[in-house]
Amino acid sequence: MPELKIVLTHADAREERTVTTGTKAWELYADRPEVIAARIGGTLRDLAHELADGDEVEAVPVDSKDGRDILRHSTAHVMAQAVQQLWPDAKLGIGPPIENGFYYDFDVATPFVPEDLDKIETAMRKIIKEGQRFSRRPISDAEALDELQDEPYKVELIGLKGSGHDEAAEGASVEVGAGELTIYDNLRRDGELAWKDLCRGPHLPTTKRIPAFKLMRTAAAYWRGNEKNKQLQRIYGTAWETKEALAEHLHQLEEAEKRDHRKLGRELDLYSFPEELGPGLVVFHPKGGVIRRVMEDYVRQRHIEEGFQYVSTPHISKDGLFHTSGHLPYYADTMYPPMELEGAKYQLKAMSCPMHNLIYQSRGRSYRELPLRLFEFGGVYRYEKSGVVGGLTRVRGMTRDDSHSYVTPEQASDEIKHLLNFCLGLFRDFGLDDFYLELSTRDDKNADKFQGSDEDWVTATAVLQTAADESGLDLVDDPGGAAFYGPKISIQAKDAIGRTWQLSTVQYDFGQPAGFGLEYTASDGSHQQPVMIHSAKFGSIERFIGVLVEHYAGAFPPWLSPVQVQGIPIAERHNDYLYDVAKRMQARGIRVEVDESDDRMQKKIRNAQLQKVPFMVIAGDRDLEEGAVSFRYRDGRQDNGVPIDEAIERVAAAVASREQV
RNA sequence: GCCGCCUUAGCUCAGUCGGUAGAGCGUCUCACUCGUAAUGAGAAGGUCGUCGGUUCGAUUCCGACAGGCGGCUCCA
Repeated sequence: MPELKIVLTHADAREERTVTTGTKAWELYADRPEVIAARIGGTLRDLAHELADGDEVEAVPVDSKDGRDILRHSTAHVMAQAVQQLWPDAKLGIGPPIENGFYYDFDVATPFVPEDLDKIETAMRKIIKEGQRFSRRPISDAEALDELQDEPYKVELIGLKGSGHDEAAEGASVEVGAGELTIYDNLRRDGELAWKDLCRGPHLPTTKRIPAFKLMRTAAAYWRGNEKNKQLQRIYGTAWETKEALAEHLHQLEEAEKRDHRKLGRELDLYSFPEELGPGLVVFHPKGGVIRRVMEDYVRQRHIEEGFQYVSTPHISKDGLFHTSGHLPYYADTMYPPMELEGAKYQLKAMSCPMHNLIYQSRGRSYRELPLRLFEFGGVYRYEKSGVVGGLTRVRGMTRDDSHSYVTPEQASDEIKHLLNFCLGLFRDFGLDDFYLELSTRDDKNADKFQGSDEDWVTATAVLQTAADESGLDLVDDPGGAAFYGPKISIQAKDAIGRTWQLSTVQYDFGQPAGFGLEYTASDGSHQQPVMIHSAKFGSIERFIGVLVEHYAGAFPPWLSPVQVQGIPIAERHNDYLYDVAKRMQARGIRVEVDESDDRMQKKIRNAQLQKVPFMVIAGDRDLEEGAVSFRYRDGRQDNGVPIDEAIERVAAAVASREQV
């Protein structure tokens, strides 16, 4: 019998093996039920894939990243089959795996409602129980077009295949790969065709290999991600390698809900969103005000240390300024409509840069002044679409730590490195570590959204990329995400449910200096145009607070805590003693409150815990005698008989170091 | 802006198959002065998001609008 030599690889081990011709991948892993696919020569394949001489084969277990993607993508197929069973007229969009799950888009006459999910789940369980085999079948483009003529969206994808992939929607690459088209048939045990879908694969061997799944929610989504296209109905689901893993995932979602900054903002009395103000407009209560104040003090001081000059500009301006800056043609949709008075149109500002340009322009500038760095807390207003406003992370009225560096073209790179370093230091000080950097560039397909010449864009993008490279920073590409006036590097951080939000941003702008005719006198006496680097470290203070609240689940490090120390008298006769302690703490700048309510001390401790106050100092008769306090931490640890001076030092040290406790 | 869902006391939530409502927490008052996550008693508090329609009667059914939530598009 003819033989093949193959190599089994796992981690860094390699094992040569000889098998008979015609051996399928699954035969290598017959004793490993967790293996659901194989990586052969670097490509993911079904277990039914036939091995060839010289193949390097690696097992793909279901609990690996690739394994879960395959499991989830196969579950998406099962869901689509169930949907077409229940709604025979439903047309298929795309159905890729995503982080923690999958979705599938459908064109259906009426949107799905939550109860539909139950019906679909029931149908899916039946399909899983049937143990349908996923069977791969290569097909020519012409045959595919014929076979799928009732699936207009699939037909469209086939048509796109030749035209380059970036044309296709996000996720569509799971349908049509770079090479030949394939269809996956779902076959019942008797070989009868249950369902089929255009798909690259690979898939699970059979539907039986789906141990645990749940449909999460429905939503509408534009076909191929374009607002001008029809909205399809999307169903999101999740699938896991075991019931326990699914339960754990659902548990984590519940935990994440408890960290929601909107919920915590209410519980901790930090801020609210009064309906009377309108959507996206927030009021900070005294405790939220403390956090803001500490953040503002911090960032103002840091800007001054980094060479910025603190300035101030109004919230409103005649519209001509925003025409000069280019915002009105390019950004008009996001600006509040003008107020007309005295024959002029006044606009609320959506950004401070045009006003900083006026400060720059207020007199002649010498190259000796550059980099010239201006900074302010800019209260700006953006008319965000109603469907996107929410919480602190997307508001209509916000405060930006708006700063602008005016530099010579030669200084731009160093200034960008300086600013990136500044941003990263700030993230460190605030204890944020789950973030990544993104490079947002112009997208040729929407060239009309961006001003300036190709050369300008190439230069600006290269300066940013090089500055990041030289700082040893990795950038994730974000094509089309640039501002209209230039590319940017931003820092993206996650909220509790995994959505990413842009916080810091560093933007290279060649457009506004031209628009405003900004100049400096160079050493040779000539007049030159500066480059403007926009930057914001928090981004918006509101959004940053939202992310911080979720990051810490409301249990802020002491330096940010609205109340740093809660004084808890055991009985009323201990109040005065604690007020004395509090007075001494206040003299050290510590934010301390004494709970003089007539609650029992257990209740006072409970309340302080629920308010997530980092330190409690408790005093009763014993403490009075010793001139001490009982020092309790947020996590329940406690040291009794701590002398007052030491207690004060402990708090002061924790605040000064910005450490979490 | 688009799609779906949600809206009952300050908060969390019951409830009325159409006959105008309850609980816990919180608030206020009184008593208790207590050693590590909820002391007890009493009181106040809601035109059931708003406006319209159907109905003898609407918090309940229908519609529009507003606000919120999750997506999509967009964005700090």
